[in-house]
Amino acid sequence: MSDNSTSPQKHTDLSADIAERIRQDILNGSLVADDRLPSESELSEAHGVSRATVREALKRLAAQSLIRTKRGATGGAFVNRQTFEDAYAQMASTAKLLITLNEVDIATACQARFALERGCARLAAKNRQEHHLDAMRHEIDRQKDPELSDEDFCASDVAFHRALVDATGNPVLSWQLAAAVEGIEPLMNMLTYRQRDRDAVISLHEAMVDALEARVGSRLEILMDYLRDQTLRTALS
Amino acid sequence: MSDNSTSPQKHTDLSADIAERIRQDILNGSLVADDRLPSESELSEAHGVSRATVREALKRLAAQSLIRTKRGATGGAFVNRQTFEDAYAQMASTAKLLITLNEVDIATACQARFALERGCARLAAKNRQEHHLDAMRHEIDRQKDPELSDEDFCASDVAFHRALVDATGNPVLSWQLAAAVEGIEPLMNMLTYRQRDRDAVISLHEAMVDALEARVGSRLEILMDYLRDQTLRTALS
DNA sequence: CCCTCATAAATGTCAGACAATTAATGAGAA
DNA sequence: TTCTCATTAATTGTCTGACATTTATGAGGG
Repeated sequence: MSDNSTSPQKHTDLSADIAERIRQDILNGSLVADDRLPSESELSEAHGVSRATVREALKRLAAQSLIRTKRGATGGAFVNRQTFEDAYAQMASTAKLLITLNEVDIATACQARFALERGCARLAAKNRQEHHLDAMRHEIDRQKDPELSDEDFCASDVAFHRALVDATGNPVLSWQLAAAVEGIEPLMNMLTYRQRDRDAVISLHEAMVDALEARVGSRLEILMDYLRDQTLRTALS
Repeated sequence: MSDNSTSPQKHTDLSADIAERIRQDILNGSLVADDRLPSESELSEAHGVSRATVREALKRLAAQSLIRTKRGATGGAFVNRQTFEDAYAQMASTAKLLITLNEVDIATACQARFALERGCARLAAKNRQEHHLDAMRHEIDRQKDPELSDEDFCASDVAFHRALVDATGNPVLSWQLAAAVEGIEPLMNMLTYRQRDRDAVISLHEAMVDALEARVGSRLEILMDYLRDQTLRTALS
């Protein structure tokens, strides 16, 4: 598995090559979480490149948070356990970057966000627990503060919806959706809510919590549609 | 040169530091797509570090496909235009990694996939075009081939659902969902479909295309629920 | 037993060199 | 003039060797 010349093309970017090899070892299970990679010197010898090149490869992996490094006697590069939190952060960052760099318009972003969230409605209604309701009601209370800045209002909105998604009890859903919502946040932050808009959002939020408490997923879906339309109206005004 | 030690903490990891600085320049708009960064030598002088360190920083950014490099006289590092394809690939990779490394069970993954997809149903019904239907019918034809391996059947299934999501006409939805579906593919690949299971899936697919053609989103949602249950039965058998 | 210090192993950083690639330049021939 | 082609300069890619820094471990003395 080591020196098979699987390189189809000529030598372009050795460090990328080596990073990819190690990456595959992690993906296919040869290296599992918290395993220690060989030292940089050993890797350089094993792959027949200089230590500088190995280091560049390792930095690539570190940038994807596939590995972490520790200095000192028992140091080295270790395979990271990919946590849901990590994946969430990484996805949110990608989403944010993509949306800011490509000038996605707010209507498209909104539509995507609410469409995804809508898919969670029934599952959330089925699996929600008390503490999810508590978290959402807490955010609603914050939103009622008229002194709240638009930005903080938006942040509270994100927290509200994150709690809703968490209520599905499905971690994959949680991180996928939470990342999407957070990625869209910069766009939402550009909105200016009039008090009337806020009141509309808040009363919808309250109705949503009630629907969730009563475990009526279909009603939750309808409320989400209202909320989407309300948000779009605010965005386009 | 400008090594005024105004840094609050000890710099552990200069290359990460510099990568972050450049990253911010890209995020806040000081550097826009296709801008050329200063040469490695200039960067090393500007930040008061060696060229090796600068290179490690650049590799980190390259690993996130924030920059690309070109050799030669007019070469250098250039800010990447973040395309939807890039983001999609990155997300799919993250999703795949997360799911394989954390041993997400197939039921959870399935549930997440269908929940997300369900959210697209109505939008897809509204915005679908003829070529989406064509693509989906083409995949259905493939799925009817009894010689098809389980793996190819699964790949065709992914293509079918990707076409469905594309039918929403919303690029953000497309890449979010396509990445999720592809991330879950390794798990789905472990399923073995009996012919009876395939027949059930195929007839559901046909009904879904019909519902999409007729633009009846609510029916599409119901069919998706059936498909989810069918898939879960296959998975647990 | 505890404290201190030397040692070793590993990553982090640096400086300088050379190789490879590529666009621009300029000289020479038609 | 215009085309061709070798030269040149700029830039990334790689290698080598060295030193700095961090950290666990163990030996020695109190």
